[in-house]
Amino acid sequence: MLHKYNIDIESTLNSGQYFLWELKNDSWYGIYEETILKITEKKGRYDEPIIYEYDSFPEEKDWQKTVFRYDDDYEKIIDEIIKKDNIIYDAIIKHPGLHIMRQNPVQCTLSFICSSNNNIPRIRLILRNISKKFGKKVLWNDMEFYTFPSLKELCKASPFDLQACGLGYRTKFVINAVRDLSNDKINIDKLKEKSYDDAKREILKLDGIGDKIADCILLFSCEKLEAFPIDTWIIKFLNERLLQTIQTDIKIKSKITPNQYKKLSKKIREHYGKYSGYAQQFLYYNIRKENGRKW
DNA sequence: ACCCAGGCCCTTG
DNA sequence: CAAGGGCATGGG
Repeated sequence: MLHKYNIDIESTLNSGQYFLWELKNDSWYGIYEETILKITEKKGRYDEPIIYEYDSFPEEKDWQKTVFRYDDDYEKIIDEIIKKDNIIYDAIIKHPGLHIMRQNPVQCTLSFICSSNNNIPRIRLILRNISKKFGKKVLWNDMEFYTFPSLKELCKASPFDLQACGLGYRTKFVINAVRDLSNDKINIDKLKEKSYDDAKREILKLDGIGDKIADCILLFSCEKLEAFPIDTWIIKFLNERLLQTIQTDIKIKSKITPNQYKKLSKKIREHYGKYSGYAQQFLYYNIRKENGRKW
């Protein structure tokens, strides 16, 4: 059941980690920077495991191994975190096959800058608008797609045109991030070689990025599987159930200060271990499901 | 019309 | 340190 290739596409693509995916004509299409990814379910016999067909434009052989992190030892990771407590046990049992995805670091960074104080459908909308306005049009399978713009393309974007994508007050965050990423004030591709703490210190220098968004970027695009993003849903859940489980005397309200974030993050990462990020994704997905959230 | 959203920044106490 | 207000925008 928990074999790594037995992936649950629905929960994986649709769990608030990677926003540029959409279902068209029974196939999922995703944008990975300049590449269009395609996933189609192959109908087998009812008792056979679901098989997916992977394609892309331009053609990238076996892209799914990279994007779905098939290089991780999924079974071992699940085995390790599932034993930590009965809350994570339930979360994993309910949604086996949920994977962390590996994203392009620039796309991921800009995506999560758009995520602050925002809802998921609107994050998608903004990113699609940005792609349409600044990316390249691609015709494939008689459909139109837009690539996610490169830093070079985004350097030419005016504040006015970005604002028109629906970014609101985040417009200046994007402008400043594009500037700092392209003149190498932050070399985002080097973050994966640094430790979690060093990489986090670096990414926090970007305007509009605090603890939570930094952890998302590190987890989803910089190989930091120990990163455990603490968002409003996780905080609610910490108060209701998780705080007693991880046995801490830290007291929190509905919002937490940077200092509290740091303490909580450390405590949680000690509890779930070096694959805390996987644990977070299972917990997050479950909390939202239990609350009947649409994506 | 209203409330809210995978937060962050800035100012005060 | 913690607490609180402001923020642009459109989905529900």
